Amino acid sequence: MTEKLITIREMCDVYDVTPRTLRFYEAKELLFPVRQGTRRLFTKRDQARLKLILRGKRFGFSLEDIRQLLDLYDTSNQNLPQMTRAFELGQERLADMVRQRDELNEAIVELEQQLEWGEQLLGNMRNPNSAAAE
Amino acid sequence: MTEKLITIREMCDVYDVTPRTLRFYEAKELLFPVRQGTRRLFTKRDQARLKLILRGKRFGFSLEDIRQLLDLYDTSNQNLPQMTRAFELGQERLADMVRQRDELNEAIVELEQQLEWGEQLLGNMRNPNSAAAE
DNA sequence: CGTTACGCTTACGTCTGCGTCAAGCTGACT
DNA sequence: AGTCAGCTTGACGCAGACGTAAGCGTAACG
Repeated sequence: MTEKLITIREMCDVYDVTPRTLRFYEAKELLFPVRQGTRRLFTKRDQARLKLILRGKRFGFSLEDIRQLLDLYDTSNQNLPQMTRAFELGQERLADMVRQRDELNEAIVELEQQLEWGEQLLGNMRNPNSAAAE
Repeated sequence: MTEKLITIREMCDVYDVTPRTLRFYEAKELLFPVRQGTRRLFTKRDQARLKLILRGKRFGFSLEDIRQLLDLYDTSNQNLPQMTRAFELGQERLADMVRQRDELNEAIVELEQQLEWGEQLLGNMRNPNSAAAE
């Protein structure tokens, strides 16, 4: 069962990143492409990891944070204390994410209100013939 | 009605930032402390702005983005084209935040599932006398 | 009145997350 | 064989967001 390996170019096209980015992630040990000669070939595992990396980034996690989290998703990890640590890390992240979501919801409501207010204000400024301040 | 002004140290203690950070924000025109001699004194307005700055940062917005947005919350702004611009910017940010929240919700669900899975796995690893793999 | 504490400015240092050459190697056409 | 695209490894560059150290002013305390 020969696994499906894809080139760096294909990776870039599919996930909309640059080669530099992929090499950088490899250097930081976030990805582990195999080699055919000197050239990189990315496995399914790399692709799954890249998806998680990109998502993590959107949430503002650092690459180093993400690297640690990735171990959690990694089935190949059979070491108990390490697994436990990753599990704890995951729980912390989860808590972070929940907190962030809640805060985000608050901020969204506030911003919506501000925008509504601002819209009215703009309306009055552009056309001052309303039932405005006496 | 003398407004309550607080020193840089008090600001730091209350909002858990360094003096360097506050000076930096002033240099970037995000805060406008008044001076007593050479020393900075922060107004209520500065404090409100700082709260928004810190929150914006937690959502991954740049200081420059935040600076623009702050005008929206700022009553003192009476300039029509500037207000309009700030309003548009606010709408974009709002869309960003909504998207971010939705994605975050997805990720939370996934991470919860992963953690559940991981918890079971850890249980089995620690105590292998279950109805596990034959 | 000395010293300790805090604040100010100026300026260079650092870390992250890549961008951007430079220089060389390969493999595939032609 | 030539050459051209595409890959490789360095190595340096850069913007954002501060950290940190140097050198100075000042205010309060014992």
